[in-house]
Amino acid sequence: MELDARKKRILKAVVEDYIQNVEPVGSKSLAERPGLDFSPATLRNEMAELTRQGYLEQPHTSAGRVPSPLGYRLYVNELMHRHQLSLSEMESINASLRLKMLELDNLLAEAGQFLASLTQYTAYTLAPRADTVRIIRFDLFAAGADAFIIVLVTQPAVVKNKLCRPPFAPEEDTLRQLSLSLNLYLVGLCVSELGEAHWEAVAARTPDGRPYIPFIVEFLQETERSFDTREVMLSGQSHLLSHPEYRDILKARRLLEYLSDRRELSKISTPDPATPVRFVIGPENVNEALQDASVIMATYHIGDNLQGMIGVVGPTRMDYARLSSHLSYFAQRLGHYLSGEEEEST
Amino acid sequence: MELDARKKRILKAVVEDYIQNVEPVGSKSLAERPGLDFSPATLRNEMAELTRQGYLEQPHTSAGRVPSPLGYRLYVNELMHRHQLSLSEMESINASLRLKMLELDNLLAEAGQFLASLTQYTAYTLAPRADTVRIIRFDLFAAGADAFIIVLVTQPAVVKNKLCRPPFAPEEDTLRQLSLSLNLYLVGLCVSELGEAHWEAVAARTPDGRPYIPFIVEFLQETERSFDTREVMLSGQSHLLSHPEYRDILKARRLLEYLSDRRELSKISTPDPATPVRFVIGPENVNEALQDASVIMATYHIGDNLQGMIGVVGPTRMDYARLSSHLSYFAQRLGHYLSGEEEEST
DNA sequence: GTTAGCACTCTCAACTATCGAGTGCTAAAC
DNA sequence: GTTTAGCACTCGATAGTTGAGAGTGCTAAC
Repeated sequence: MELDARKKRILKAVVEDYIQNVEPVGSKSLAERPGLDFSPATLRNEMAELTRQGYLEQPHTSAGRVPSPLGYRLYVNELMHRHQLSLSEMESINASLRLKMLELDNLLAEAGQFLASLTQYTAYTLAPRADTVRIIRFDLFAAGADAFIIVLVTQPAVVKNKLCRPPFAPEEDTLRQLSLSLNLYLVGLCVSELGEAHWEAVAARTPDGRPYIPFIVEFLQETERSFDTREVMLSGQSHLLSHPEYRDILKARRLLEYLSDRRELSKISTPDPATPVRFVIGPENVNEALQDASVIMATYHIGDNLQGMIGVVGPTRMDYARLSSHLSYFAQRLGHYLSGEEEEST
Repeated sequence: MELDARKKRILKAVVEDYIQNVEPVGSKSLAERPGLDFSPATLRNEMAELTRQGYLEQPHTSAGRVPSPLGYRLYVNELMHRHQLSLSEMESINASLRLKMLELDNLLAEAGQFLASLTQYTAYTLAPRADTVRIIRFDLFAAGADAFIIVLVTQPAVVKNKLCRPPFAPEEDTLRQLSLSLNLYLVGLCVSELGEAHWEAVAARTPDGRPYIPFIVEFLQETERSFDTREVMLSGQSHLLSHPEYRDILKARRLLEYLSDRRELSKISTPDPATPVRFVIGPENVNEALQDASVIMATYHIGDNLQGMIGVVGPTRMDYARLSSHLSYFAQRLGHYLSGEEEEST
């Protein structure tokens, strides 16, 4: 059942009024909005209709109306028009990214913090998934008498490392040889593709290196695991408490607890090249802790086939229009910088 | 003015009762505590005295007593006896550390999370200060056609890296030569000791490498800066909300906001080898946001002269006895693992 | 020195009354 | 036929009242 143009205008006004004032909006105050030249009575009739159709809700009989999740959904799909970022906003986003180290972990952590302070919402960032991460280079060397360090460079620019303490004394020479073999046989492969055959090949070329291999295998496994969980960064938790809907401590705590489990966040964020900005509104979330929260997320691209995500979390009543613009621009710029593309004028 | 033994016993009982029940403790309920065989009236007299001396406070005339900051201070200094960690607690601390990568950043982040879940308080970790960090090894190599990567290993086991995009095409050969020179001249030095002379020596030995040097200098500067701020990790923010004293959202938010500024945390945490566990109680904190919060922190040691910190933050009413044991054991084990010492029986 | 008794204080929770914003419906106006 | 004014009604929020209970300090007895 399609809504006529006037109903849509009214719904839009209700959503935007509620987003701003956080109080159920009544017919009278709505009538005072510029651009809505109807009497309160007319608005009452229309709002009653919208309530019957499920786009609005009434906290109780004699209160104003509040958008329902369905109402928000219609709003983000059809009604809202993109907020235009100001030049200074764009400039500050660019500046926040430009000066950072280009290492992925750090950049994502700092990008998350910046995103949180930009939007004044709780924000998170998700590194690209591991199964598309390619090995670019290995480096092994001794560190002290009884340890050696593995450094692994992957595409995109991620460097992982580990200090290993084998039960034997590492030999500089062997490590150098082993590095060569690893680079020879493994560069260009995805971590997930590696199998027994690869290790056999490495060991065949560098027999002395055999005892080191278990450490390297374990390191790669850790690396892969870490992409599932550790690479989620959460920032701006305190912003959550600034929303009146989280005056109820218990609700706030439950949500914060949920968010602090990085696995959960990574579960709900699957990059999708087709929809650059995705909205998940209230009960559309499967998880209980998110029932009355909304998540807005955007996919960023590194190169052609690597995708990560950034997002913000807040109450169902979020400033969808502003946030979606912020997120999509931020994601786009983040992708550019991570891909190492040259700066262009925007 | 010294307190007599009985007053001390009563103060100790009040503190411990209040820590447990979070409600002003009255003479009657105190008299029911085993080990305190006085009538309520006697206790009333003593408590009135303690109040006059500033160790207890009264929220209002007809309520029980609450320890004052001074009372807590006396408690942690003299009265509390260390909580004895159970074997299973020690074992779980060891297990949480044993399986992790030995890279400092990751380990500290995960240690913080574990500490938060162990203590059920908001926890933070601080990496050792940069001015005592020594260069162990440099590694430079090309990444793609227009970029190169710097990897820096320091003592203790920290590996930093950066992807640089110079305005010229990096040459494998030059990078290899430059690596050699850097290792030759800079290994063993502290980052803060480096000066113009060192770079001149490097450039003299590797003239082709000269254009790369500004990138390396900048990288080292970033590294040093990052030790001041980025290396503070905060975890378990949601635990803060579980304390009844933060039912007031505004208070909770202010504290969380304060804590999310990593510079602030690093400012209040100066390692001190002399006092393994330090307590900062309520108004002893200079910062306003911490006026009614307490911080317990412990110093961990890497090798002989490197110190970092771990800590927990909560309301003035904290379980000081339990937390101080947890923190001191945790700090001790963390130091061991980071120093790469062999496991010993404890 | 310790304890029982007692009048007093002050918070908290429950209850009540009142207020007002907002509604839906009906009938008049456009 | 659509829009608007009028009106009785609903129901949450707010403020004021009251009683119960916990805890106190003081005094007098043990």
